[in-house]
Amino acid sequence: MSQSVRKRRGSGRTTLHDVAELASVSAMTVSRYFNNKDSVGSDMQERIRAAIEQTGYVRNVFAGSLASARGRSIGMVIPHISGGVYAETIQAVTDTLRPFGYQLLLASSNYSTEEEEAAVRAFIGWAPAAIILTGQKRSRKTTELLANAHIPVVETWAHKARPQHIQVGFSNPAVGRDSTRYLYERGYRRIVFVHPQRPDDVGANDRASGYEAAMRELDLTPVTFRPKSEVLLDAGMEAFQTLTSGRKPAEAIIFPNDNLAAGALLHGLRQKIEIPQTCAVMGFGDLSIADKLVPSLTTVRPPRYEMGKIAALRVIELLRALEEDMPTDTIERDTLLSYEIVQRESA
Amino acid sequence: MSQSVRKRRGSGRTTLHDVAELASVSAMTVSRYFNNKDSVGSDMQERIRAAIEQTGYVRNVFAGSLASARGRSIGMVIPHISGGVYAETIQAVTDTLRPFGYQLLLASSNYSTEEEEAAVRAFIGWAPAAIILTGQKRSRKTTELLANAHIPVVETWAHKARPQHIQVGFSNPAVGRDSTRYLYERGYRRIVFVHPQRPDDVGANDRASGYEAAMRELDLTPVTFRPKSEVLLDAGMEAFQTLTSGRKPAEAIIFPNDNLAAGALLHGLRQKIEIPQTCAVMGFGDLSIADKLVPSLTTVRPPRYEMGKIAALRVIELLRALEEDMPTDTIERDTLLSYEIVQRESA
DNA sequence: CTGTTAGCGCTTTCAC
DNA sequence: GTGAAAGCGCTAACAG
Repeated sequence: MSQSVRKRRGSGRTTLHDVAELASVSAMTVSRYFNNKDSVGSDMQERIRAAIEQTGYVRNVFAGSLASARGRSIGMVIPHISGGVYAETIQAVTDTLRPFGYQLLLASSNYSTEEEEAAVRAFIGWAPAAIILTGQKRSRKTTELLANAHIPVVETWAHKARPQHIQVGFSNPAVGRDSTRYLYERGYRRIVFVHPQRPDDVGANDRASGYEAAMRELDLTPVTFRPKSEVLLDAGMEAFQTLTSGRKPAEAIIFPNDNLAAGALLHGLRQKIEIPQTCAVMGFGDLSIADKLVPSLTTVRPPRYEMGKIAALRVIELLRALEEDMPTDTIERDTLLSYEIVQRESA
Repeated sequence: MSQSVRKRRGSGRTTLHDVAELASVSAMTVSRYFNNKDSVGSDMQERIRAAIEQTGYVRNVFAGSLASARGRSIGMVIPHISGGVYAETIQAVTDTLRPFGYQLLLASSNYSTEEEEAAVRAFIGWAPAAIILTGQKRSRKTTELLANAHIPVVETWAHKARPQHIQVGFSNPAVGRDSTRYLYERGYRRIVFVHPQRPDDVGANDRASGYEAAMRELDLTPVTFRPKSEVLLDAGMEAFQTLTSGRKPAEAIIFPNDNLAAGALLHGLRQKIEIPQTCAVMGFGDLSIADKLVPSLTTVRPPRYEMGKIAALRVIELLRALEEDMPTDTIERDTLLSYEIVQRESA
């Protein structure tokens, strides 16, 4: 047998052909076995299974994806890894995706459109089957990259009036409006909205808009405050301290998230400022600590897990439809989920 | 020109050849440009750059990885996404890896050896350049998979006496021992250690061992408690409530992590149990909320960011050495990092 | 239900 | 410094 002069190292790993040889079938049959076990005869199934077991074979994702021009991953960009806000959504996405064999590619944008762009660019090279984005501001280049990729894009967390892609989210302006009305109904009038430190936190900005609209509807003057501190808890403390002192102290404060609100509560506790008597506090997110704080935190619970789950389901539906050349217009493109005001002690 | 009868769809995306054609160079030159800009002439560099810009070309990772048998990803398995404990380590890894162009593949094991095995198995198919694990218990199959993959493995968070791989971590038994001694020195005698709900939380178990050893050295009887609740904060409350009541209440409690300790503190606050007068509380982790709680939480700060950073650096060093056929025995295989007892009000 | 052949898009190897 | 050819490991397309 003449051997080619050119030699390449190869990875040394077990390949499909090794398995096929061991099972005395063709490579194609083994490939079919992986994609749909029942498309091969039962005797072969058993032989293949044994050969895989014996060799410890693991499919090479690269070769498969290259050949089929279909990635086995889903890219997801979130604003931030820590903070715990997105953890449940990520968990939901991985839970939902797992049975379908997709690997999650995760990147955080740090609330920056530039970093989001970099993440999307990196993803594209991985030919993800789809991309899930959390509703941040988007750079033009990112939009372009997404469009050129010709893959399903699902946006979650924010619900936009004019979505560019499939979206699964809740209305941030409505949260802002309802929080404001909730406080109004409980008798508070001097209601202040605290901005997040991240100016690009679109969700919080939208909640601010809702707050402002509601205040005007109620014939009240919207007042907002933007803390200087970059640290979440410190920012909450700073806001609470500033807004409860002075000549016309706030009667109630809406914080952009539970972390800031927790800072306020802990500050109140330490300074012996009575909440909600002196000043009511309302958060957003319903983090696990919210009902444990003293006083417990009145907040808004977004559908964190549900958003991830439905976003992932949309992705699966879309991919299946595209794969089978089915029409995609029966797939829901715009899912508005509800949130819940969780009434506790702080407001 | 005769066209092949067999046709495959192709992904439709811009390829290296498209760029090469536009720049009037060979594909190989463009490939070289990506791997090392200065290995091609400066005039070509400019033409290639322009062609890439114009086409919006993004390299196909699959084709490249398949051809070179070298993945462009690093797999990382952590016990849990939420909780905030590992977020900083993940951040450190991504920060450190980014300039080298590696994509992070992240999976959580949910503190389960089976899920860890599934994650590692999934990773292998992606031919990661290396794998970073957090020190959990490992199944035999996982060890086998890792060995067969022939790639660098770095373990972090836990520091083991007989490490199987390169490790970067701190000593959990030492943390348990030092926490115990710290409390002893401050006059506490009836010191109880609370177990985490996850029996597979190896780190916490090791801290428990350290605690037990220290107690015996001090001629005290080790007492441990295992809460029934699965919810972190609730488990802390449960432990605190149980251990401070009864005939011989605990004088000090060491919690396996700050979440449980926070639950205890908040319970004390609500029930008006004075901490540390009635019972001292010590945590582990130094989460951002630790110094904001009332009373502020005495805890232990592990080198969260540092571990991720050094683990990633080890990976980079190893990969570089392997790539250039350098000896790898100059690379530090065992890095023991220090932690810090953060003294605050609760103990 | 199973096998054969070609080729996905890139990089390795060799040649100039 | 640059190019041509071969092939990484798998799957689409076609044939039986």
